Amino acid sequence: MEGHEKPANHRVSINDVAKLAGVSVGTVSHALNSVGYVKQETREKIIRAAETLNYVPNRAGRILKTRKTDLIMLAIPDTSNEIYFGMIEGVQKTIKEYGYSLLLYYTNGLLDQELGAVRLLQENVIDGLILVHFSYDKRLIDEIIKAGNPVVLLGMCNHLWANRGYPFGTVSIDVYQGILAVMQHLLRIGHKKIGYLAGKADTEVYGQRHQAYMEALKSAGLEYRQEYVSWNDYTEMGGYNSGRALYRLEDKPTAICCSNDLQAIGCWEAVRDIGGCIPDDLALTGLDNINISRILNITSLDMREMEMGISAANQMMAHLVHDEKEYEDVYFKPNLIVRDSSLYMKR
Amino acid sequence: MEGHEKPANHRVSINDVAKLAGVSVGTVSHALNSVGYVKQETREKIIRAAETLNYVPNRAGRILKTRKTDLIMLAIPDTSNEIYFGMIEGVQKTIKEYGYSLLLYYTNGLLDQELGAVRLLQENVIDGLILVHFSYDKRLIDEIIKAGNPVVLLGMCNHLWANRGYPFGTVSIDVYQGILAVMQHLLRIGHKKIGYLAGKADTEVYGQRHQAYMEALKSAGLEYRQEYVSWNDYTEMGGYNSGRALYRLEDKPTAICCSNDLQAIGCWEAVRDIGGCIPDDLALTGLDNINISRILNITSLDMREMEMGISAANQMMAHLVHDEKEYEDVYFKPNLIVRDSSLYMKR
DNA sequence: CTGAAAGCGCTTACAG
DNA sequence: CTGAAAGCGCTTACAG
Repeated sequence: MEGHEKPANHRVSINDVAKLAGVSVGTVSHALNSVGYVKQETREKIIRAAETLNYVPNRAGRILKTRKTDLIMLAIPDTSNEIYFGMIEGVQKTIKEYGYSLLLYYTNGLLDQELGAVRLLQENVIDGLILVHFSYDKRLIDEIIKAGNPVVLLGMCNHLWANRGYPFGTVSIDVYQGILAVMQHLLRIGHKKIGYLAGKADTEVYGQRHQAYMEALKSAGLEYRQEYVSWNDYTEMGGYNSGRALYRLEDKPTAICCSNDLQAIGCWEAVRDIGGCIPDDLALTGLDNINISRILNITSLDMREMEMGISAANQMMAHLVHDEKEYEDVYFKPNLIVRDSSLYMKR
Repeated sequence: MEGHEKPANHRVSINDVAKLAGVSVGTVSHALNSVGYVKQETREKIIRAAETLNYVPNRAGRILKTRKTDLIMLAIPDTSNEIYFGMIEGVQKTIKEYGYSLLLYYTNGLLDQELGAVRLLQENVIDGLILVHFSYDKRLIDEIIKAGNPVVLLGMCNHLWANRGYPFGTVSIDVYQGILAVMQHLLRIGHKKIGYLAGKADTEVYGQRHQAYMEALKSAGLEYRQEYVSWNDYTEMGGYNSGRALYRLEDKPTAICCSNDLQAIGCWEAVRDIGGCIPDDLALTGLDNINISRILNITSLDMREMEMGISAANQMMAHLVHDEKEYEDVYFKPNLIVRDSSLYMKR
């Protein structure tokens, strides 16, 4: 220890500065925050005193008085899904321009933890909450109503809650339209036997995607074949197993539409391991447009996550900074990104 | 609007609860926090009152009094690098067990923003700071010393600062040893012409890796060939360009060691686009062991980021919860993960 | 078992 | 231009 000791435990407060500068605390506050009039000479004396003492204001005092924390929380299900990075970045850079900082929170997609995030809003730990939620539970609405501070929900199925006059905004991406676009692309290049990796049964999100798959088949006049649809846990491993099963069918599909990219990547690996060639033996599409899809040249849907984050943050800022009172429901449409994996159909 | 109005703007405080329950605020505090003795009957009356009023305590009041925020900040350079996810998860789950929440902050690898994170510590917005830093600037040390609250630094070159008695802990990964291990592996399977994608010149982190590459060559008795070493901006695109250049040399290397995975992936794409085969035409190794490397079967170094996060968080908890006063310098050694891309050398 | 009171560190009308 | 004072919402000895 070469004398790099931490300072004594008495934190220096605004009182200490006032005493040293020989003025009142009100004047110190004015000088340091540049509000109201302070004589130049006094100001300098105060700044010198603050520097001498290494004074740093304690935020809790300010928050208690002003009721503003300058903190926005973004609550996301987990850290390992690339789809959230764009959202984080979009929110972060938007709120930063208004002097807010970002507080991240992980819900693991569980209602209890989503409620935990709302609780922090109620406790005034944060000024606003942007919540990427999986749950569509009445309790979530109830607690948000109690909070009083602004909330924006970011989700995939927000049509369920939109336009009901609830006191929160929603930003959603219309994945249903996305799956339709993917399917139309596959149909257009000539595929008639299209398999589907469906993801997790009994979830809003994957149920809706499956609906879109069915509608696309129907409006193309194709029959829905049970054996072409494989549910799994929407992971890479799930996609691997599902993909291998479909690819080994006697009468195998010529294309497989995956309800997310992780499954598509698993499927890609399965086909590679069996020795098949994409797209000659099988066309493949994903959804989410994560980095790996680009590298593996897998057709996918860009979910515009950065724009979603920016939109949510802007709505938040409208309430917090511009005193907006109404909430909006904003919809984005995914962009289809066609790549080698579904460039053509080999005849 | 179907009557889902936000409550009136008067937030209910502990005073309101006390009034409704007909007791003093001190008793309300005791009852709600389960501290000291409160008669069962009184407690119930208070809880009922709190529920009636939808009372939620305001954290700022508590923080001001207790000087504890229960918030740990993890400051990381950016959101788009997978290497940080494991750290986030490790920190998050460790501190959660002690009742702390995670606040994330982005520094963009800039000294100013790293100082910004330290500032929040000084302002008492958080109880402790875990900082993944790029800068090795004296000012950072100075401000940390001023802060008084615990700091743990997470970095690649912390040997520069370790063991000097500074008032912060460090957790590092010995990348130098990692590069040596990769090179020894390549040498062992017979490679003598080993190229190197060096990353960004003039940075501590990449300079050190380059040193390790040179030392490995030297101790194997091989000469350092300038034309086999390519510096770039350590991105996928940088790796693509550097990799293509080396692969197109008349006397091309039989293996390329990359100073991170992004470059390795870019190199993989370059070789693929030229029509080369890995590992038959070229052995390839990366560093960071990100997801894509696993999928592309690229040999890499597991940086044990989750363990690093857990270690940093544990050291933080030792100070905050167990009143530890000393700081430690912890080192991890990367794990070599050999995959197809360098499984053998074709003769 | 409960209440009265002090005080955490700020900001902000209000006087002067 | 500056000071005195109130008050934000809590917790915590200290009495009783």
